[in-house]
Amino acid sequence: MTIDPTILCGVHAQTGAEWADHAREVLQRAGHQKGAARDTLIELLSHQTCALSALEIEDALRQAGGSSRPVARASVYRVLELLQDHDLVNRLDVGDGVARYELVDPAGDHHHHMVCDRCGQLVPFHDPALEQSISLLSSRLGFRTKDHEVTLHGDCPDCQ
Amino acid sequence: MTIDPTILCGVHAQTGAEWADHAREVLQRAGHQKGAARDTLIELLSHQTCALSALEIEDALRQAGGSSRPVARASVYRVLELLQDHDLVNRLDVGDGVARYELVDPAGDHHHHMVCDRCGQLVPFHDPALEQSISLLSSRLGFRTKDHEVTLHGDCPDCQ
DNA sequence: GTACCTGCAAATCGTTTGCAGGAAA
DNA sequence: TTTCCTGCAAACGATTTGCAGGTAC
Repeated sequence: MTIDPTILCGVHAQTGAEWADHAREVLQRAGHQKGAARDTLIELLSHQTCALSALEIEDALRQAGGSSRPVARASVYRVLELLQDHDLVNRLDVGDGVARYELVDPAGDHHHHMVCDRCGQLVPFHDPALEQSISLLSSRLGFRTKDHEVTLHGDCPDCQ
Repeated sequence: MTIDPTILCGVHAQTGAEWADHAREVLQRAGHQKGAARDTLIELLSHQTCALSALEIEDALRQAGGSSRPVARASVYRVLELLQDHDLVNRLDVGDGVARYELVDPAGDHHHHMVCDRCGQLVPFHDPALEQSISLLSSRLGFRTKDHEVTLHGDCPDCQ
């Protein structure tokens, strides 16, 4: 079985930089001061192509050494919560008890995830047909649907 | 906006009883002894129409008083894990950091959930079109997809 | 100077594990 | 009597909170 390349998606370097600018602007407009932890986290997140847990973020900053100062664990969580409140990051839960965070595309694109239950690998994908099904579905429900999440569980090519 | 009744789904009393029988049989065939905690939990779960967390289950059994003996927290988790290993319950994660468990329909039907982000209400729904999209999608991926989960977030009719 | 941000440490919450006693086969 | 099941308490890991000092404005 081969992977259909049109289905995969990733964040481009350009998008990351745009996102960082957008994030800083949104926070400033909302009346927030600048802060070292906040800025360091935005910088780190903007370079990521896949979702990270709070602890992974903390480690990454601790290991980065000179390029960026470490940030206290509590601050990591606080900043992530703030970013989430402003729809700048998405919190996703793949069922292993760890919350992961990924940046929200300023252009509005969004995707879902396949999770390899053996190695934990996370693969984002995008599928217009699926989106349409969900959109149709939403219109039939009494809920006012704001958001949705689709997670596929299975074995990735490497683990099969 | 009204709710399309064909989309909603629930577990019937009959299904619950069938499930309990099925669960006990599966466990016995797998070589497990009988046990008080196990039996109490199967009984409780078979009467539930919606997903419960481990702690909710523990509380329910503690409050039930005479009809069923309380079960230690550790046992609740252990039994749930066992049931999950035998595909008798489904663990679902709606993003609030608490694992919930619901019984797997012996007939093979499965559904997904809408979550009200205000009151936490969980509403199951079933949609063939959505299932088909996911099925098509799976066939295009390098992953061997075993399972999938769709969660819609929004405001329920009561909270709008 | 005031209000907000951050780091540290301790608390909290859901979940897991070790162990000793008790029930099933 | 041997093996499995259960309860209790302690351990654990992720996340949150209280507080004191530091930083932005």
